Amino acid sequence: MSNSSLELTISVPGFSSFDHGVGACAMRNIDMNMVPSNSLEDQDDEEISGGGGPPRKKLRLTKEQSRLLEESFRENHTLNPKQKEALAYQLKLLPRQVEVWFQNRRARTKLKQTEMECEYLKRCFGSLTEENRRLHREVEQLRALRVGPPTVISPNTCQPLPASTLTMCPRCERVTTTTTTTSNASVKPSTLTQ
DNA sequence: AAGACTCAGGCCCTTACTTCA
DNA sequence: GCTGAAGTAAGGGCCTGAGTC
Repeated sequence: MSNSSLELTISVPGFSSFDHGVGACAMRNIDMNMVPSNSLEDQDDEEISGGGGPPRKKLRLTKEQSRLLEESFRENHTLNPKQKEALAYQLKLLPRQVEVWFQNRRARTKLKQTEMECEYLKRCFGSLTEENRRLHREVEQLRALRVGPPTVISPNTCQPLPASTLTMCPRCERVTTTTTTTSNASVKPSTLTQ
């Protein structure tokens, strides 16, 4: 970014548009859709600036303009009014056009970032699904290895509990006791045997 | 000090146009 | 040459923070 143009600009609060003829805007006579003559490609810009504009004609930025805008965007994703004015002057564009370009550029950046995050989450989902499948298989294999119902020793009587009082916790898939008559019978991992 | 109002700037959604396959 | 998709400049609405009264 050249700061020499900064010295030429006057920031006038409240005059964000071009048609006031004050400050830096007075130095330029820029048409809305004027494309500098050094454009490298598509130059069918007759009647672009025609005043009786029925449908709006779309401006295409030149490669050089795009390059400078990108360069500026790399330094700052937002511009203050002075920077905007200076850049607009340098590019022979309106401050509004620079502003719009930055707005759209920020939106594109955000969109790209969102797409990347989406891809990342998809990959995460895929690997987690695979891990989940693997763990389920492992659980099935471990279940298949069981020879009989687990024997649980009551902490009170030190006698084996009847198998009918045992249930499988659906959440953690651990064996618990149902509270029937022996209400204070709890299962400690150490007392659970296969 | 608090609330109403205004204004500028940003974001989002959309439209209109261009380019390209 | 026609067409649909993708890219993008620009319009308009809404929100928010700062300044003023």
